[in-house]
Amino acid sequence: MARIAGVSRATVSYVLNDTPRQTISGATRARVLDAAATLGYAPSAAARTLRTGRSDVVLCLLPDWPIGQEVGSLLTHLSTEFAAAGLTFVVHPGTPADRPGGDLWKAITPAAVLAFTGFSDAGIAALRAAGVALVVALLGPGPRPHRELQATQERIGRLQAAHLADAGHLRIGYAYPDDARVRIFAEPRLDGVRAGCAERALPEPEVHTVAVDAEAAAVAVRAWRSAGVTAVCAYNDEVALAVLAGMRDTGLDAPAGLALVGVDDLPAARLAAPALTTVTTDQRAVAAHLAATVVAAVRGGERPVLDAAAVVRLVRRAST
Amino acid sequence: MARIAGVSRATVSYVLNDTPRQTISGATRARVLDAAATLGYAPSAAARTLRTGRSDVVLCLLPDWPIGQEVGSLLTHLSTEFAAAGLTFVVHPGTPADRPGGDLWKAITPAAVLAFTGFSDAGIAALRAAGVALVVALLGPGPRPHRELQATQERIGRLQAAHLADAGHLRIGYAYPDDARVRIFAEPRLDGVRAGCAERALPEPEVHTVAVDAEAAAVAVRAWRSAGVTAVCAYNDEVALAVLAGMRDTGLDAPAGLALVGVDDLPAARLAAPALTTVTTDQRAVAAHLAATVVAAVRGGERPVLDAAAVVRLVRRAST
DNA sequence: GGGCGCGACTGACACGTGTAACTTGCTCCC
DNA sequence: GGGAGCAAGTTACACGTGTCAGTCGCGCCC
Repeated sequence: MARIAGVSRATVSYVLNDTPRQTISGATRARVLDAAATLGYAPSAAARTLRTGRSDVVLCLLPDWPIGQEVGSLLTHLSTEFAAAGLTFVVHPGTPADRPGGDLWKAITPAAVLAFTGFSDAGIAALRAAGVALVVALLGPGPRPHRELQATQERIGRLQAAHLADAGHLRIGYAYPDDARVRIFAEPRLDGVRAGCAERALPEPEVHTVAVDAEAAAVAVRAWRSAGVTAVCAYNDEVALAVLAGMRDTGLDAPAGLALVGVDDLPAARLAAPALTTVTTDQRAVAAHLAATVVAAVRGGERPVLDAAAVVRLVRRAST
Repeated sequence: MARIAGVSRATVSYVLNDTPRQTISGATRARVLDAAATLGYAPSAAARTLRTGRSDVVLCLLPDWPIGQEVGSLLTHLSTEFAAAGLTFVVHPGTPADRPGGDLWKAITPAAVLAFTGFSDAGIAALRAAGVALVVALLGPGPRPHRELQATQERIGRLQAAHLADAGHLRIGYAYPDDARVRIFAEPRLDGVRAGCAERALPEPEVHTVAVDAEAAAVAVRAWRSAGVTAVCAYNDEVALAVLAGMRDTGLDAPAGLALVGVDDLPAARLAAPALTTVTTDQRAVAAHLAATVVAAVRGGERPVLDAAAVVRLVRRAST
């Protein structure tokens, strides 16, 4: 490559990296770029990583709970955003048990790690020490600066509660998910509902755990009804569909029997009878924010602030 | 590391890699392993990749269509399987447009690449040349050896058709998806339905494209009814739910109006009214097969054969 | 007793890159 | 005329690993 461009290897490196404080004549630069193009040359990431001690890979650790299409969409957008910034976005699914010594991070030496949860402060420090520029745990308890999505999830709950309060409901229920693995999502959402109720001087929401199952949901429905609840916020659309099925089994109809609002805007939400009111998140905007945060940390720069209210939106349908 | 174990660097390498044809005394081996453990030493993947020209990363390229939880589950299982084999499984979502020069492969130098589709034979050859041991395009036209999931998808369609034929239906419809991006899944499934019909000497299935939308589905439902169709295979559960919504709008009920069978066994399928009969795939078994295929190619060995019939299963519910 | 094989280990090189330090013309100013 | 300064490159080293070729004792056999 350096040979056929007729320059030294160092010059090639300077040209390809636009190294500052290095002066390269236009002619030489063109020759190098030409040669690279005709040879289809791409620098070896391995060598570069070895030399600099840091790769341009952004690693996203997926938790072990079932990922739906919202997360899928978020990942796709993240990939696009990072590609635009010259970073390689890569996802590692699977349980923590699969990576015994935590050697994955040492092995990949990523520039940044995004995880939904699961980092102790010690774990974060260890990653830092291993050369990772930024570690972001999106959710979970702990100091705010690194929990980028916590406020967004709370906002979702607030929006659900506010919508039902606006419709005149005075006693609100919450359908909490059965699966313990999604608690990190459920807790902030429920906190948001609580905050929304408090804001309107409504009593605390009546929380029941609802498995994705018609009979289990029917039990909760009867409990809500006898407690005077007239509207329910569901953890997500799946749980909402279960509540809907439970109401059907109980001979009730939405919104007359119970008003119902979900989260995620699944395709199935639109097709339900009645069509499900739901809260949707602008995954593209969230992805752009996360990417900007990472890029700022890796390249240096101001970290952006996410306007949680701007990325969540209510989709009104027949169930409320 | 080598210093504190009191041996040469080469010896460390031999111990840690269990290099064949190298004899290491038990005492030395123990000293090295001890030192590695107390130091928390993990070899640098970058250096290793640079030296060997091949990393232990298995890269999975996701297409740009929305990934549901079946794919999510497949990825999780793949991750576990590969971890057990000492390989690192990593997923790259996003459109091909995001990786302009195809430099991702050159940059990562993965041991193997799994993709759902999108490789021309020339592209595969290029990857081979770049040092990738195995390239698997899971679906799509082309020579069989590398289309590992094609037969499984066909089997799904066969199973749908066989189930409806067994129930006595003589005229079968097919609800084809609206989204052009999922055609690689839809085509083999439809081929399977065709084969299943032919096997039972039934006429060709009556194919209609159905958007995930109640009104669009209602049009298709009326068309099927007037053509004498009594049962419909849907591309997946989402399309099936749309058909169900279309039937509701038309005043029909399943299975009396039309029997209906979907694919994927979404949580929503169980909650629909009536509950949806569907075909589900054992993603764990598929993942194990794919992992075994890759491991065989990377380490050398016999490539396993997937019994397509064993991994798909019918879930009978009220809609048929 | 000398050569040979063998177990156990070490020395040295190569992989492809980033970058600090150095060289070489050339211009410009006192 | 000569040194300072700068543009335009080059040389050389380091990153951490895998592995080939050697080295060094030591027992064994003819």
